[in-house]
Amino acid sequence: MLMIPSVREKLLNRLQISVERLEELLRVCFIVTHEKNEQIETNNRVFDRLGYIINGAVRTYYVNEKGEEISYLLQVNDDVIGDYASYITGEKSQVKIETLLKTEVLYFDRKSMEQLIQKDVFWLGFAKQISDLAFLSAKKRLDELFFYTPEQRYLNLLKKSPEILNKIPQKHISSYLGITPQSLSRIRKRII
Amino acid sequence: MLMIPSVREKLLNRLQISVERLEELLRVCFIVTHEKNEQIETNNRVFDRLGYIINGAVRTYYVNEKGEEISYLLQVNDDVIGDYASYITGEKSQVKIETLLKTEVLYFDRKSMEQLIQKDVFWLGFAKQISDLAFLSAKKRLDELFFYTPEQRYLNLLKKSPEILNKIPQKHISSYLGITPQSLSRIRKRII
DNA sequence: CGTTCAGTTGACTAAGGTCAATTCCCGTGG
DNA sequence: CCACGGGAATTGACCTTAGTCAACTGAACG
Repeated sequence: MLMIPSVREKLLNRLQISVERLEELLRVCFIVTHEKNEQIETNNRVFDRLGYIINGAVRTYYVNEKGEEISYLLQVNDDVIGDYASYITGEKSQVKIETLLKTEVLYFDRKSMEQLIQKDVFWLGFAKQISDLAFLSAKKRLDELFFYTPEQRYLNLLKKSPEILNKIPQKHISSYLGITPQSLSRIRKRII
Repeated sequence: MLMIPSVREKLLNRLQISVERLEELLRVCFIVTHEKNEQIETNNRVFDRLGYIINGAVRTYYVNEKGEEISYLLQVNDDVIGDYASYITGEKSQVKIETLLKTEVLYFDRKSMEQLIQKDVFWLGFAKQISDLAFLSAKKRLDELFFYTPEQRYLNLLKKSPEILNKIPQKHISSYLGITPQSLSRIRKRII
């Protein structure tokens, strides 16, 4: 698979597998380059693939009954995209995913993963690791919401992922923080 | 292992494994009966076991820098207890767990699970399933916090787990909802 | 009976929501 | 190059809800 070496490095580091195993995995992966503002997943269908953002930015969002869009996740380089709940349960996903920039994504399908597992039980351990990572990132987001106020959440984001604030329109950030654009604007004014 | 048949039924249903596999698992499990208001896990140590509540009620909580207790989870019959993040990462847990009633818990240690996996790869798939369940329950709690106001969260709890409201003091429930006892008292007054 | 602690209530504050108006930014077309 | 249009962001006025601090009530228990 055509891929610049630094991406392989990052994947090795993120997935904690050997070079040989990574090559084996990449053989069943595929890269898609999405344009800016492209809808890459629509709701009401089963999400049977997971993606790794090589570079770019996307948002994962819901549309509520009033037609308002609620950004559940904002993802940038090295983040994983998809709906892991739908991936494992086979139930339809309610989220949509769209790019906020031109974005390159490395995908793999659940079917491919299952075939790998058939061939070598190593990949079952790998699948468990993926699941553990999904759990840890859900817990991280949960803790953020449970323990911090919107203002503190904004400050945490500012500290941890300043690149998100540059790349992504404020209206999506406010939604991700669980507040209105007006409130975010006032928070920003307040903390100067 | 001594256990009333209905508990076996529940476990079969919850874990989705065969009777034989369940027996194999139970051989490495152990049951502990905790008294009411017993500290069953203390913080600052690695949680290397998971428990299944046969009957009773416990709370999983943090103590913040002001010495205030914050109930992260309230668990009753059929719920799983422990700190799955600590269990998989081997990092020290910050949570404490205490019983709110006399509580019977079925435990298994990580070491036992690893031994099972050594013997038969079936248990690796089982471990992945446990991980998936942990993810799904974290996501459920996350969604609850993200999409609903405290008042709506209280109404959801009232609807979904009325038994929790009977068993557990209000101060723990308010904390679990992310609000003060006073606010919960006012919410209750408001929704009559 | 008191003591104690959970729960409620009151008065006030602070933070976020809502609705509307205004300003800013940026791209497009004259 | 400038003027305009449209969406994003900000601001203002006002409302609602949760937090805080303090007082009070009530039930459990010795």
